[in-house]
Amino acid sequence: MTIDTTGLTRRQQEILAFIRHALETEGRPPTRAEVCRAFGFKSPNAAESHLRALAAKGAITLEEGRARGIRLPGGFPRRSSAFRDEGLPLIGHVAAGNPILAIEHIESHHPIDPSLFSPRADYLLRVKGLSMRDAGILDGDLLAIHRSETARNGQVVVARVRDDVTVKTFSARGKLVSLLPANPDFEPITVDTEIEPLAIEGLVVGLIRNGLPG
Amino acid sequence: MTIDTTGLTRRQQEILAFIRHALETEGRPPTRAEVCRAFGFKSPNAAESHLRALAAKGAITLEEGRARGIRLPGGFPRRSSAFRDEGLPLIGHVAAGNPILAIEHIESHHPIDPSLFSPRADYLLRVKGLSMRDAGILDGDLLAIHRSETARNGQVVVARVRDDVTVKTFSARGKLVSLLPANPDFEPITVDTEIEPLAIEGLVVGLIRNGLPG
DNA sequence: ATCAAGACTGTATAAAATATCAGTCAATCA
DNA sequence: TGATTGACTGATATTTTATACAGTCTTGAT
Repeated sequence: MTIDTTGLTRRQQEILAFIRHALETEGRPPTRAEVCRAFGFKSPNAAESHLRALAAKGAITLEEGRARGIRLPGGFPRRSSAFRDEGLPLIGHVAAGNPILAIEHIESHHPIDPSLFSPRADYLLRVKGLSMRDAGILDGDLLAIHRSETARNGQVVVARVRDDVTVKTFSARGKLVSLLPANPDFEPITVDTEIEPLAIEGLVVGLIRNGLPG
Repeated sequence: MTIDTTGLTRRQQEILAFIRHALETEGRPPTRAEVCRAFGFKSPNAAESHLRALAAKGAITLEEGRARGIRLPGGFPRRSSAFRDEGLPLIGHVAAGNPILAIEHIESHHPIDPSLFSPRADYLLRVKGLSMRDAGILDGDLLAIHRSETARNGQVVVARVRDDVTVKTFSARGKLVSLLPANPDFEPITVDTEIEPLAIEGLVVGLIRNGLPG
């Protein structure tokens, strides 16, 4: 059982992956015929209808009447010689109870040198929400995370509590742990570790933001 | 025999630049017709012969009989040669009047893929001060900058004004340009471009922070 | 002065690619 | 149980694209 973050069917995900692959290896989107060859379809309409479905779901954009008129809305994958096959995994949605680095959570890889951060980053997490706004952590930012099961007061941590994964400032007083937001609009989460489990997944060791407003 | 990239004519360089531009902005190579439209050619053969010339000189590869069958041998367009394979230069203190990318300003190189950002980053600047705090830009952050001499309202820019280089939100009303901080403790800088010069050095296209507090 | 290369116009056409119509088959959903 | 959706086959019309052929005009080198 795989996690469906996109609303795409399995086949549609395969087609989308093929489009990405074509962009990366050929430097241009595939034609309908090329999709057919790759999947063994005997009719170009098979490819056509898959593309229409993907476009209807917003996964791609189709330009009418143009050869290879397929676009990936979120920008297209680029080849990058020096950093290829290295870099950090970007973790997408994390299902309750699952280990954070499970393969099905890996959304993509980003060409970032793990040793750019100190201590070394192990993976990236995409920030949702503004609960750490005043710490300069905004919605959509990528956080570089160093795996660690322990934290000291004042460190910004990735914590798993009540079947939720959250990023907050860590603050422990005895058995009582508080996860503090950096935004007055949000409430701290307080956990009595004698009663409820609290797991530290890692420490925030850096931040990457791309595409500032404008 | 080696490829002589400098052996391209002015026109051929323009065509090549257009191909790169198309790849970056459209995600695919142009057709002959698109080249014609871009340059105002009235015959598709004008584009065809330019492409042949570029292919003969090794600047591109042509795939026979395929729509948009233009490839750049070095893969996807990358930055110009100066900093290739060395990551992005981090610009330190910028002396008044000196071009920002002068070699003496380069503090170090960071192993970051320029295409991580969109548009591509050309260099990094270290943030001093908190004047953009509410935009999530904190003291010590590295900003990824895309070189540009123009900006639109609302974009965060690197601007040179009154012998100072500063990062602010750009806002123009006619000849009057305001550089707005994102922090109520700081005052906007307003410049009448008829009287005082104002130069845009680049656009902020990303941010890197390492070593969060803790 | 002639020659070659570069930068085009203009016309034509085959091949590539898009787009549409008409179906089949299986699984899921109301 | 009928309707809808997804995943296709098969055929074909139409548009886009590549590419060939025949020229003009200019510039710089021999």
